[in-house]
Amino acid sequence: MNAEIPGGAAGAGSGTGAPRGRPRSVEADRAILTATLELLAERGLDATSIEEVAARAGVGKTTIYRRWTSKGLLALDAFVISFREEQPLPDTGTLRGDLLSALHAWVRAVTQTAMGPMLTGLIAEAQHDPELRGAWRDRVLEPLRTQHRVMLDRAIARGEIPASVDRDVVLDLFFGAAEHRLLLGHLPMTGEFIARVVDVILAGITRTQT
Amino acid sequence: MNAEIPGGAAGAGSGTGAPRGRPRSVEADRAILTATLELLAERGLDATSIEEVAARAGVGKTTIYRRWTSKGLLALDAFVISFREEQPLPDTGTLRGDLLSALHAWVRAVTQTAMGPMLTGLIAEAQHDPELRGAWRDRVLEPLRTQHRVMLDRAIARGEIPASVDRDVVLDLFFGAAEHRLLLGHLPMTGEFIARVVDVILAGITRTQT
DNA sequence: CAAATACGTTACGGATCGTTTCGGATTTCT
DNA sequence: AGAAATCCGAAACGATCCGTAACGTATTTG
Repeated sequence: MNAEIPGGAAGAGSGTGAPRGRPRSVEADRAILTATLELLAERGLDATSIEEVAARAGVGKTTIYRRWTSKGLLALDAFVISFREEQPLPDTGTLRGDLLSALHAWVRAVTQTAMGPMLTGLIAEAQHDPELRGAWRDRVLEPLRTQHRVMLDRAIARGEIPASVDRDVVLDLFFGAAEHRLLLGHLPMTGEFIARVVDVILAGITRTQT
Repeated sequence: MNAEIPGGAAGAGSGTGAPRGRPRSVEADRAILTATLELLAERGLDATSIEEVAARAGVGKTTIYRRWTSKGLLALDAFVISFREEQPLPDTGTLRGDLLSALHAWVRAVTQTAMGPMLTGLIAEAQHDPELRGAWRDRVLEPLRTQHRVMLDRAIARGEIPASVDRDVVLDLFFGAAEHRLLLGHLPMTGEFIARVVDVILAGITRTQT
């Protein structure tokens, strides 16, 4: 979540156990995130206004602004909830198997669910909202990269690829190619595309690397 | 340009030589594009309004709307003029040299000039403007890809890489990795990054490919 | 009960959108 | 010369959404 620190008292830091006045409505949180998710799926981030979210959630605008400072951060919260669980860490025993499985899962998520438009909408919004850009890195990109680094490290431990591999570059190639096609839509993300991306990268790093 | 077809008569198709009424002011075109370029460099696409462009160019809003249907298409015209000439087709004699040179030119353009924010702003805008998305593909992406395909074809002709290489996938890896870092800013685009991207891709396709 | 905080409603001023209307300028066609 | 077509800049329009503020009410702690 992205809850603001309330006015005077707050959360865990203070010695006093409970904050002072009326607590935030948990149900409002839920209603807002549900409405956001619905509207994002229906019309996309750009075409969704805070006013609409408030109306559909049955809450006042104030209640939203009290919790989130921007539309993008609200959408990010709604997105992360759905996205996290769709990107498991594969463990097939070979790097090729892991990479294929991971890329398949990503492509499936962005092409067969509402995740695709949500993802592109958030990346677009992040281009003119530095705070969202940072939050995207912290809450989506880095967790995913960390997960995939594990796959590479296991491959190094198995001796499949040399330890000298620049894992960051590999991750950029891996996600970059797919994201590129998603954002610009010049070519479809077929199974063949997935296989060839993995093939080229694998062939590129299983040889001796500087 | 993106000029609309005027009301009744028009351009080259008609047998009649000249269109009927007062011709479009060439100076207005120039002033609008110059003002757009300035504002894009100063504040970015998102923070620039058509009204501002009109004010700075010293023309009426009508005059802009008569020529361009959206802010994005106007910005694209301004962008393309500057971008095209910064991306020459290298010919160093080796694929490695060509790829390094091309990626260096791209990175230089987006990190050392106003092209970077313009590019990210346009890609962002294209996420919720299908017409701009198509125009971006036609006027920026495909010309660049075509240019780079030449480099790959020359390498095939020289026998550096097999003819079976999936050139589209190579291009997606090549641009995707760089665009990924540009859009999310998680890591800098150093010379080392450039070199390693080219190394991995080259090593990945100089081997025998399916 | 008092203090503090959250709630939903309503209203506000401001920005920008894309369109329309206006009087005037410029060009071609008859 | 005059009519018709098109463009020009200026101004105004209704609409949407922004983010904030006021209000009276609800809920919780002390």
